[in-house]
Amino acid sequence: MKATIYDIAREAGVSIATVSQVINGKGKISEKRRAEVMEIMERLNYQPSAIAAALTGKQTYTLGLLVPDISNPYFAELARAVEDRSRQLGYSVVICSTDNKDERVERYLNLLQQKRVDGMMIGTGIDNAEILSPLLQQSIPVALIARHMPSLSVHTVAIDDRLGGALAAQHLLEMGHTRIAVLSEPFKVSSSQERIRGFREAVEAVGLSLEPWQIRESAADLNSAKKEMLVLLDEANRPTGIFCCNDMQAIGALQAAKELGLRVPEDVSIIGFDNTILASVTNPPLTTVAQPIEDLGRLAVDLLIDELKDDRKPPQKIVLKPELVIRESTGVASV
Amino acid sequence: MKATIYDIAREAGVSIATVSQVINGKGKISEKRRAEVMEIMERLNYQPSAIAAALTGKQTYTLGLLVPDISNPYFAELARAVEDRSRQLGYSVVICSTDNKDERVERYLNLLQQKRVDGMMIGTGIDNAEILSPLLQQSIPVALIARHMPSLSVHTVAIDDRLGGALAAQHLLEMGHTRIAVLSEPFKVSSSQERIRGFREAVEAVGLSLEPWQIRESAADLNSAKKEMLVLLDEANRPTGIFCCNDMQAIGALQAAKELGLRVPEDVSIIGFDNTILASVTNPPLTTVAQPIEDLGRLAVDLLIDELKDDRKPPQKIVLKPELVIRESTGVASV
DNA sequence: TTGAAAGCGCTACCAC
DNA sequence: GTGGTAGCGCTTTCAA
Repeated sequence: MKATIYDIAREAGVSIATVSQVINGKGKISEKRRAEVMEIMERLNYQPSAIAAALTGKQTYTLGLLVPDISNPYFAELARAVEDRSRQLGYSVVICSTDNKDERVERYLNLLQQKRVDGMMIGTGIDNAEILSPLLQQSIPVALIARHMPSLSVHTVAIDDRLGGALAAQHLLEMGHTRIAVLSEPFKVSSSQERIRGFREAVEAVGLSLEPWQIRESAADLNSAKKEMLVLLDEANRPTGIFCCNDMQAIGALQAAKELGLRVPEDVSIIGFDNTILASVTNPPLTTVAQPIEDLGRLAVDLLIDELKDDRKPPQKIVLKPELVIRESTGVASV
Repeated sequence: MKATIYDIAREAGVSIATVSQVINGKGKISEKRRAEVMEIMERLNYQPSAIAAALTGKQTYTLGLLVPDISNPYFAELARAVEDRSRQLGYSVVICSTDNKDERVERYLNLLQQKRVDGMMIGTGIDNAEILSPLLQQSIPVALIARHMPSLSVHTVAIDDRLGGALAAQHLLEMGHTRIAVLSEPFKVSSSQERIRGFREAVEAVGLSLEPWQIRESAADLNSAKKEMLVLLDEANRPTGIFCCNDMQAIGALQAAKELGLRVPEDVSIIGFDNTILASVTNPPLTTVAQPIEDLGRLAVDLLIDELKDDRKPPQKIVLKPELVIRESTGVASV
């Protein structure tokens, strides 16, 4: 059986209170006793039960992270940032892939509550904001990452998606593109909405317009994007400049173009979003709008932990700036 | 404050024992009572404390997953497979990125023990096998993923790395390459050792040899690989066929070749390992040895859970077969 | 069918 | 300095 605090106490001939003190470095224990007890814990390979400690009022030192899909490089990179910061601060993180399904989000949320995590970070889309309110009522710290839920009063760390969309548009416009289109993530994703809004504003600012057919909705994955892209590029009057709402979709676009015998960027320019590792390894390397992923993750953790130690701070909204990274998937408009 | 089982009991006018029964669907409770209690739990948004339940002997329904770096697509894909299977079986998973540092592994191992996870999956290299033995003594279920620790008696699900190396070599040889080289992960990584062994055997089988200079050690990341590769390709008598121990390294190799003005595969053929998402988006798409990542993750979870319910099963060793996936980064030897 | 009560391993408060 | 002890929220006999 696993050693308990009682085993240590008995072996050391002291009370469990004393053992508890040395574990937590609290109270006044003579150096001699402390050393003795430590030695015994070492020898018995004693691992104090965080479970029991948590029941007594301590934190669980565990955080939850909800993302659509941890195997997507963007979220994997985000998870790494979150994990790193959490580790530095003494927390572990439970990963939850939701596939953007509310039902899954809800189940995970309940699960994490039952496990009494100290806080949750949400980097996944949620259709019905209502499913978050139980958390807030229970005043469980929540931080949204790269998502917005204006109706809710929660911590948020996000990027300026609108600016990101504008950067993409300006770049395409500068390269002389006038027949442009957008490959969007599902419209319910607020960040995509904003990106498109910024994109549209920049486009309209130069007197062009963005008709409904120029905005195609697609799932966030490569294959869905490729499929939609094949349709988009098959138009008689096909666009020469395409803005994709994430890098994975941009790759789908790249592949679709290739499949149709179109050259990138000579025949069609493609610009992505996120600047994940993927963007630097594609053929050609992807021009993309870079998110400060590491900052996003780190700040989300910080917001959570801050709230944990210093209750009643009003929810913070942090907005970071995206940056355009020009590589080789965009070029001067050909026609 | 959060509702407890007492709150529910009081509200329903029953004992906590009864509430416990309905939560767990155990014992005999009249349909009427059960419905009443359920209704109240619902209304109070009661979330039973898994912490408290675990203290009473139940499992924590949490597993630990140690990998070198969750932001590496290979491990991200593995994590997804692990998470999916875990969810299906009612478990959550805590992600731990170790950067292949023993010190970090050890700290995480202790941490996970303190949190009383039900089992751990280890997909990270460990220099000193000894740091695992405390776990085994405490008979905590452990499963190694794509790693071997022959000295330890633990569950293992891995691929036949030797065969993988051989497949790579045979492919290069068939394309007529004779000046070949290997870009290895740190030699301490057992899977790389095996891959190289298989590679060497296949090479020697046709009367060629593999000298020390033809095997370059590098960290597993892109930039380290690129740096080593620049050296390797700068030799007067540079190799025309290169086997990299993972896709990320192969991409580093690709970039190095590009930087030196070498064409792939005309001037140099490059073959990777893993078949992550990266392999399909590079320029050119990567020929690589594919691992059945999803099976690896799923089976690791299954082994753990099996042991959990049916103690004393002897440690299983599952070995899956890799497969060569030919894309466009390899071609006929030019010289 | 339901309830009383004994823990699970630990923390924290209060005596000594 | 150190120890006794009352919980924390739940599960699980054992009685009723």
